[in-house]
Amino acid sequence: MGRPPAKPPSTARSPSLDRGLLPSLMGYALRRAQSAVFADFAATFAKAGEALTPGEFGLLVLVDRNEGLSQMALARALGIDRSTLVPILDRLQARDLLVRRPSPTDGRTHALALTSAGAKALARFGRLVRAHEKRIASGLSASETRTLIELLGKVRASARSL
Amino acid sequence: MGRPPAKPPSTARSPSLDRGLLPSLMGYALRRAQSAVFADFAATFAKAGEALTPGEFGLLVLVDRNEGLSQMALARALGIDRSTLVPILDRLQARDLLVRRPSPTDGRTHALALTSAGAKALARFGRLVRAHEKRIASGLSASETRTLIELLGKVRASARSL
DNA sequence: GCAGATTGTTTGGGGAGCAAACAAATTTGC
DNA sequence: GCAAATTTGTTTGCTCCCCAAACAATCTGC
Repeated sequence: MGRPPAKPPSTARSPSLDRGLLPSLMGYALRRAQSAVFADFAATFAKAGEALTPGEFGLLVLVDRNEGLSQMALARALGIDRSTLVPILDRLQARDLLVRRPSPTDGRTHALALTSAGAKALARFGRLVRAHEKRIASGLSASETRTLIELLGKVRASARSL
Repeated sequence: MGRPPAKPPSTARSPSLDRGLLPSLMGYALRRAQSAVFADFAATFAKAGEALTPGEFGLLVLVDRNEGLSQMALARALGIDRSTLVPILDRLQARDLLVRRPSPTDGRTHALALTSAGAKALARFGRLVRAHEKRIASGLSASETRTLIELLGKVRASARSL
C-alpha cells in the first residue's frame, strides 16, 4: 500500500533495491544463509573433484553410525518420505558407496551399510565438510558458532508445532 | 573407521539414533531449522486457506517495494536464474497477483507490478507471515532473535566466497 | 491361520534450479 | 548511421527434491 517515495528512484541501475520488511524476518535470513552455505558446500566438493550434497553426506553419516538401519528408520531420521529415499539410495548404491543387504531378522526391510569404498569415501568427505564448516564459520568466533547452532535448535523446536 | 560399539544396539525400535558429528555442524543445524521453518510457514498459510511459499512472499514484497522492476533485476535480487523466474511469474500472474507490463523505456524488459488484488493479498500475507515469525521465534528472547539474524548474515557473508 | 499393519517400490504430479539456444530490442564501436 | 555485440525474456531439456497413492511381500496380533 502507499509507501512514501522517500528514496530517490535510483539514478543508475539501482545497485541495491528496497527489501521492505524482509531483512527483519528470521525465515528470510535463514533461507538466504542456507542457500549460500549450500553453494559453498557444492563448491568445496567440486574443487576437490568430488560430488555430494549436504543431504547425501548426512545420509552416509547416519548409515555409517547405525549399521543395519532400515530405509524407514533412515527416512524418519532424515525427515523425508520413504518413497523419496528410494532414488537417493539407488544413486548412492550405483556409486558403490552403500549396499542394501537383506535383513536377517525381517524379510521386509533392508539392512543398509556402507561399502568399504563408501567408508573410505566418507572419510574424505568428512575432511571436506570440516574445511567447508571452517570457511562458513570464518566470520564468527567459536562462541558465536556455538550460539548460532543452539539458537537454530531452539527455532527448530518452536517451529515444529504444526 | 571402526567405532567401538559402545551403545547397546537398541533394544526396542531405537527412539533416537547415533547422528555422529552431524549435531556439531552448522550446515546441518541450518538445514534442519530451515526445513522446520518452511513447514511451519506452509502450515500457517494452509490453516488460513491461503497458499504461498516463502520464496513467493519474498518476490511479492520485492515487486511491491520496487515497482517497475525488470525480471532480470528481480532474478538477481532473488539469487536465481532468469529462466527459473519465468514459471514462477507465470503462476503468480495466473493468480492475478501480479502483471508483466511493457516497459515504457526499454522494449526488452517487463515492468513488474502487483495488481490491486495482489496488493490486497500481500497485506493478508504479511499478517500471516508476522504470525508465523512470532511462532518460530517463540522459544527465543527478542535479543536472541536479533542475534540469530545477525549471525546468519555473517555466515552468509563468509559462505559466498566461491 | 488369517486380518491388519509395516516395508520397499513404482507411478504420477508438482516445484526449484541450471544451461543452452533463440528472437527481439538495445547499446556499443566505429 | 549502421553493423556488431550485448541484454532480456522465453523455451526446451535436464537433474534433483518432495509427497501421495497404490501394490506385493512380509511380519504381527490374536
